[in-house]
Amino acid sequence: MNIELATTALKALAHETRLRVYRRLVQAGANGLCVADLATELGAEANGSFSFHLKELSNAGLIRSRQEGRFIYYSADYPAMNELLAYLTEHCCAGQSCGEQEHSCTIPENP
Amino acid sequence: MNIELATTALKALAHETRLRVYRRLVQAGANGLCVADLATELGAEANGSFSFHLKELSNAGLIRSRQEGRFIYYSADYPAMNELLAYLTEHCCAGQSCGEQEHSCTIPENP
DNA sequence: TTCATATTTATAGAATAGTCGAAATATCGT
DNA sequence: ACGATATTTCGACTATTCTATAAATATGAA
Repeated sequence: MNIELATTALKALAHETRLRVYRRLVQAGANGLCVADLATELGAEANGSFSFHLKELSNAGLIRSRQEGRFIYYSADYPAMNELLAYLTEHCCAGQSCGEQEHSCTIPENP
Repeated sequence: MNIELATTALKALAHETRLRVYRRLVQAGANGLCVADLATELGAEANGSFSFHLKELSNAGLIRSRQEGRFIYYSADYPAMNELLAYLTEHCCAGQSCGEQEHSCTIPENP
């Protein structure tokens, strides 16, 4: 992680729709959700704008996609967020260790 | 912390200059740094653009300023970043506790 | 008070991001 | 192959953010 990757990831998360999408995908676990379900759950429409936001998150490496039949499933890339948090925390702690205070994200069990 | 505050903070951090500024202020501790020193250390100029970025971080509640003589000192608002990290971690961990894995930011001793 | 330093504010222009609607691609079911 | 569904891509447009420059404000020093 470097400052360029960090700003890219932060930019991707710095939009309400995308932050909601990301959060929902994190909660969804490794399977993720297909676009239509994702949009429905967030009260959004699966249109070009929604697709644009998915691409932003995807380009930032925060989410991944896989085709499954007619549907495209998106899922959170947990390590990416962990790296971002680590980067922010590192600087947040002024180069000192936070002691026990690490963070990391667990992948929820498949529902 | 809610999604609106979170996106505001993320937007503020989602720019290389501002992320550098923020990081440097975190490292500087409670005293902070005055604008000219901050700019010099980052290889930037203390001009209107730099001031704009300081205002963005300030509006997002991530940094504070105080006047001291002719100089204006900026310093990191540690609790604000802790709240943001807590918010991200919470969602990152899909509503489950991270166990021991908390994070928080310590204010470095005054240099 | 007048001048110099430190920083912000204002205004306009340039660059980037976001939205909208239509057309394109991919896959499935018939 | 054809039609329906799911999603992306494209092009034009709008909105937001960033930069540059100059003028304004604040403080301290002479």
